[in-house]
Amino acid sequence: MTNIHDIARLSGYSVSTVSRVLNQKNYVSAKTRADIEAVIDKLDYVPNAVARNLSRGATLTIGVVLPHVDHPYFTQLLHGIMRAAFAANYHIVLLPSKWEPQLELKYLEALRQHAYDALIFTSHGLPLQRLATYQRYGRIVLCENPHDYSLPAAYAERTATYVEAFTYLKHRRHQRVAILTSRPLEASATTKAMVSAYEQVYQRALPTELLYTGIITADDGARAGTYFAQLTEPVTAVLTNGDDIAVGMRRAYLAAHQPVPFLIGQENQLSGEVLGIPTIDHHFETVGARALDLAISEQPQSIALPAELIINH
Amino acid sequence: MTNIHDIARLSGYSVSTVSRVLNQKNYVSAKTRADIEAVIDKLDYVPNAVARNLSRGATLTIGVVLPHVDHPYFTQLLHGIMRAAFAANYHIVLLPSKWEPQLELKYLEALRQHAYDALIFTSHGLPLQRLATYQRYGRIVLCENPHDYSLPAAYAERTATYVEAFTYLKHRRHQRVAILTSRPLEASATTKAMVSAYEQVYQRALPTELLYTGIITADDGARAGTYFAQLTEPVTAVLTNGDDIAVGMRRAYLAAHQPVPFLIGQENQLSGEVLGIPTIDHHFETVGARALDLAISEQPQSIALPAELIINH
DNA sequence: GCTTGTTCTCGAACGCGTTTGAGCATGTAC
DNA sequence: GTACATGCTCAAACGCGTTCGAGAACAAGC
Repeated sequence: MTNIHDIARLSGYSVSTVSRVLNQKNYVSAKTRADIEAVIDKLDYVPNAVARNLSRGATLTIGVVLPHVDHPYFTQLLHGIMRAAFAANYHIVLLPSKWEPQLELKYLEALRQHAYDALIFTSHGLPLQRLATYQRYGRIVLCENPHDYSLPAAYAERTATYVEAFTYLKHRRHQRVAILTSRPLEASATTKAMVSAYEQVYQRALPTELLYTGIITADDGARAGTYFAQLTEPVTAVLTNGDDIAVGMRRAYLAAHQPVPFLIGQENQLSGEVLGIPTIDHHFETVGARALDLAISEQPQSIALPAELIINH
Repeated sequence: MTNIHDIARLSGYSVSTVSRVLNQKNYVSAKTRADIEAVIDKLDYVPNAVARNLSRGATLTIGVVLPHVDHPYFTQLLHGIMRAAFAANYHIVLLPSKWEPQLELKYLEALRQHAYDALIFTSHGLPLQRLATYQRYGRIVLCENPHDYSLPAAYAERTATYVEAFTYLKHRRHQRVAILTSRPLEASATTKAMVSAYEQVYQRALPTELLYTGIITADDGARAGTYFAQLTEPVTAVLTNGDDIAVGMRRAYLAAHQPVPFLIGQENQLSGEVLGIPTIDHHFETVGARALDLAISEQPQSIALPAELIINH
């Protein structure tokens, strides 16, 4: 394998000069550059990435831990992360976790061994406390509110937007409003945020039969729709956890020949747009891009980004 | 940052002995090992992964190029690759390509720079010829029949199983049989395999109106179903390109109050299983595992793996 | 002519492990 | 006692770049 020393020897210049040519640094005369580049081309030489990383003391690689890629939350985050990484000339490595602590630990150990410059956790199975202990081995960035732990984080400010959504519904005289979420109240900060926004706006507790959890796909939404459509006291509006889900719910109401309640989606998906369903866009692409910025910077910031209620597409 | 020299100095042994302890090699006395491990624990030392890679001349990392992860073909392959990689103590890096030649080239260049030991292409936008030219920089493994190019490959032998499927349909007296695929005949080896299997079994050309392409999701299947359900001369069987798709088609027929034709799915998905729809399992997990084996071995093999027609789940 | 500054280049150190070849005990066989 | 194997350890070389400090050459300013 040809290396930088070969290039130096054959071109008659020193290794450091070759290195400067390779890295487009200053203080190389035009002739020298041309001579060296000729030899590089002739030998079809490229610098070894591993040696470069070692010498440089950085891999320019960020590991992105994500449970799966079956949900717009993760795919939107990922797109944002990749966009920012590309711009900053960083590589990103996808680390599938399925929320398994063992896998997450493996990635944290890899960080400790300097396999990556930083890790971004889009979600996590391990407790935050555990993640925090690995901070001394490398940068760890979250995509959620870190609350009491001093971890850098970029995340969507959900509650304010949920309040805005419920306020909108209240102004339009919706009194019987249901909520669809993926995970149960006690397990999910997102569900908590939705319910507490409801209570803040309506100044009363959410009736238990109006919180439907376990909703992930459009079919789940249809299932929930079938349930709500047969209630004796119908709901007039539903805050769903996804445009696709809202569409599924709408389908179930239409199939049951019931008037479709006023639906609000989330994630600003195409399905909702074509049907004109209002949505909450958490701008997860931006969140992802900010998370990457944090991963490659020094500041221990926590960035809360505003979400957006979109009534008319 | 503490390194192996620190451990050597503080323990009073040489760097090479510390290295042997770290790598569980022979010829280290019990006392020496204990002494050194004590120092390692005390300083919370882990060897630097990058330095290790450089020294070893290998990264133990395989890059997996995949267009997206929205289809069971890719997710099943990926699971197989990851399982085999885990067993062989290799790391895998996901390289999203969206079939973009520019991205694929970037990954090939990274291979050239020894960022990975090998690349597995689950699919590709660049012509095979182009991929083949990068073989001299590192191992490149395909997941499809490489035909005239001498690239290592692991792939499902589709045609034989398609012949089996059509033979089964013919024995059951199905004469008007439709085919659903994702990509048009001229662009896809898979579509070609399905159509040629049909012609081989039925000894005649497939009527053009019975090949429906552009099908990817269950909704696409429903759309195709709506189309076929209103044909004056109804089809009695359909070979679809996915169980989910078959289910979507079934839904459309039921909605149109037409008798559902005999459906065969592919990929052995849960949706087909619960409805008892026959399927073709290409065993892509196994294909993925074999692809990884090829990536870490020396043999320039091409492995065709048998697919399986499953009538009764 | 002398000083100062800029451009260009080099050698050597450095980043951090693994592996090789050699040396030295100790043990066993004949 | 000699010969040879085995166990253990070390120094040095190696993998391949980047960067620092120093020095040479030359130009500009006074």
